[in-house]
Amino acid sequence: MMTGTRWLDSEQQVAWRAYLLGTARLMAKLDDDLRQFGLGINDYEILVRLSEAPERRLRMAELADRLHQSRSRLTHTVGRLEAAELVRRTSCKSDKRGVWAELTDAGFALLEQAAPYHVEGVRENLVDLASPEDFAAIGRVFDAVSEHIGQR
Amino acid sequence: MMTGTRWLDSEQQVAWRAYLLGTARLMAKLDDDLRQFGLGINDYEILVRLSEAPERRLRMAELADRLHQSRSRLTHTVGRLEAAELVRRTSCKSDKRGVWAELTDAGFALLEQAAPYHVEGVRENLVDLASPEDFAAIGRVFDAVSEHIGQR
DNA sequence: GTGGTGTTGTTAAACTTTCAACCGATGGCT
DNA sequence: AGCCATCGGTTGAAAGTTTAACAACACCAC
Repeated sequence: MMTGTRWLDSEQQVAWRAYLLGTARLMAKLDDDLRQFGLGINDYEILVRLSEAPERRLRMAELADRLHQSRSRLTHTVGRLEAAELVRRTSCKSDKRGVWAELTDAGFALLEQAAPYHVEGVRENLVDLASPEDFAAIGRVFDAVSEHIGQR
Repeated sequence: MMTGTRWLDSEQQVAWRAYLLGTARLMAKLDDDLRQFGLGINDYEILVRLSEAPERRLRMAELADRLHQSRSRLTHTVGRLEAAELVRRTSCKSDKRGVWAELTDAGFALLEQAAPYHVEGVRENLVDLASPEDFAAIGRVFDAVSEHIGQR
């Protein structure tokens, strides 16, 4: 680490920065677009994960892991979503420490409204800007990144 | 928008989520690695931009734009960096509204310490995990994203 | 069963970011 | 000159996130 740092060459440098800036702009844009539904991209992802789960519910820890968030952050966020009646919390019978976060009907309905709009945004601002090969490359690389870094 | 949403096909879906999760993990990791220097990745990027600028200084607005941050956020962050004596603020002679953010010697020294470590992290957790072609693809795509979304 | 150890989820407090209002400086425009 | 829309930056409060500590429970060994 000390001797002979392998700096990025200038192409890599440029690509790295493009990624940083592009990601920042993309997330800001998607967030912005969702705000008309009273959601942030983070809230949205939570609702999506719940909507896909059996019985539309997940344990808090499981949800936190899938989103790579701290349990604490999730507790706060779900608290807000619960106040907005988009999510309901119920305690888990089989493990009394556990808590289910469950999508309400209102939550599902809102998601149905927001999803087409959001997906269109993802297409317009990312997917459709990339060739299929390039987009596949992104999938490959970030899969490897996740794999490499591992859980938490 | 209303009729016939063009949903992502399942490959695209997988790639999109890999990107979301991978990015979350990558940023968390890089952030973590920098914490030993008392910096977050955001602070680090600020110091880098300043270090590259002529006379190691930039106007606040210019810096904010390059990092895609709000001016307000930058004001707060630079305030903290200034308290840590890594950055100095001086008012701009030619435009009295303006403020220069300037890297101090201590800031530069800290950056020199942190940079090799950080770059190694970027390599290990991203660059070296991708083939050169795939990494170039990332650059291309996010360039297009930035371009498409445009400034702020 | 008892005791130790780890897990789940929440909480309070500290910290960071966002939001909206603001102020002085600037640059037209008439 | 005077007006005024805009720019550059800051401010303080509100909103959101992190950190560390904690209570309740689960699990395993004994």
